Amino acid sequence: MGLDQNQWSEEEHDVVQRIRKRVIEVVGRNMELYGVTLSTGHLYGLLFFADKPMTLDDMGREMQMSKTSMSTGVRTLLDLKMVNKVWEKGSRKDLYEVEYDWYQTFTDYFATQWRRAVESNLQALRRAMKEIDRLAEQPDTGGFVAGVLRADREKIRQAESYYKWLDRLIDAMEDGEIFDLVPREP
Amino acid sequence: MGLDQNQWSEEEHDVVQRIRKRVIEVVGRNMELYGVTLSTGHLYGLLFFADKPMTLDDMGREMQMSKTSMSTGVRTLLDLKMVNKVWEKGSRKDLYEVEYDWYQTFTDYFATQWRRAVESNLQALRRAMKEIDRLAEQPDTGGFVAGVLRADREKIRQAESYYKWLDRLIDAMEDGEIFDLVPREP
DNA sequence: AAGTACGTACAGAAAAAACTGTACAGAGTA
DNA sequence: TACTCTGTACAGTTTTTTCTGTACGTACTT
Repeated sequence: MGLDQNQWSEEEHDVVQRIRKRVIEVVGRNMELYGVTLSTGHLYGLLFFADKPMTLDDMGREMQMSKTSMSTGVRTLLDLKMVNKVWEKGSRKDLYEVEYDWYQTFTDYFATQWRRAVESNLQALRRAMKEIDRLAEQPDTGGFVAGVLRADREKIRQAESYYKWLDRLIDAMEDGEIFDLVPREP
Repeated sequence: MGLDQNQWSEEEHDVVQRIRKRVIEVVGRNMELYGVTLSTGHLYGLLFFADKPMTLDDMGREMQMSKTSMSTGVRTLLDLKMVNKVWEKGSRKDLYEVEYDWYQTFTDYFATQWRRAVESNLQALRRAMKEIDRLAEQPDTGGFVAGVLRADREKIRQAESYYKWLDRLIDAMEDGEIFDLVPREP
């Protein structure tokens, strides 16, 4: 893992790698919950255990994959704020390391991904609500249609209520209030 | 939408469908956050606005897709507890409707999917921790390796701490305590 | 300014996933 | 028991996604 100096034997290296590998495997697999590829998950795991920030070439070598793939993988992880670009004088290459604060990672994920979804959904629901109201107010709307509209309206109202709640939950994640509600230490 | 009686005109039907369609579109798209396909998301949206529980054939007709796809789609949604099987005497076909309580849907999702991930990760981390400890205790472990092990150990410790917190957050979701912390009504 | 090294855009290949049609097991009906 | 109908397993096809190699723009070095 970038430690080619003979500071530890091949055997020692292998043993440590084996231990790491199993964790990487599991963590990588479960990262599909964050909507990332299995291989991007692996990349994350690799970076997690890296002894120091890695370059794209390092990653490519370790993962036995093309640098192009590393580039896109890293970008995905950067977007999710799971990985940070690191500056180090002397190296012209870009260096990356994982964000080790997983609390932060988790809350950031919500703040970005879920917020986006909530907002677009809320917008769609509100728009629909308006249209329904406009339709319902038209004098030539039959009684049956009125019933259908009432039903749709109620469904949308409930959904809106839920999204507003979710929005507040995301607020709590974003500003860290969640850690008052559910403390880091029990 | 299963309303082939002439209780409303073609035109009325179309107008309502257009409004619904836009919501379905958006909701379906954002359901990728739950790890479901776009088309499964659409299916969910369809069921959301359905005036009554639907059969697989109904869905296939509306979605213009094979019954097989509906079957797998519904099963996915059932697994996520986003859809419920409904019993209705007289009909030999299975009937499905969405779970309209979206608060429930959200918390259930966490309770099942995220819990699974947390548990498998915690297990892997603990196993790794044990192996590291065993290795570190061996007398022939060099100083350099000891340092590497110490670093890995610390990383794992932090990760464990995070997962334990997440586990408690999931607890709060599961038993509804989250609604005390972040109330449904502000 | 010329040369070198880095990251990524892009097009094509490989792999994975979604979707379909057929076939069939099992439950309900007569 | 024989018959009908429903949901799904499975194999094959289509579509989508992932991955790779090449080519190139940019930035740094000399």
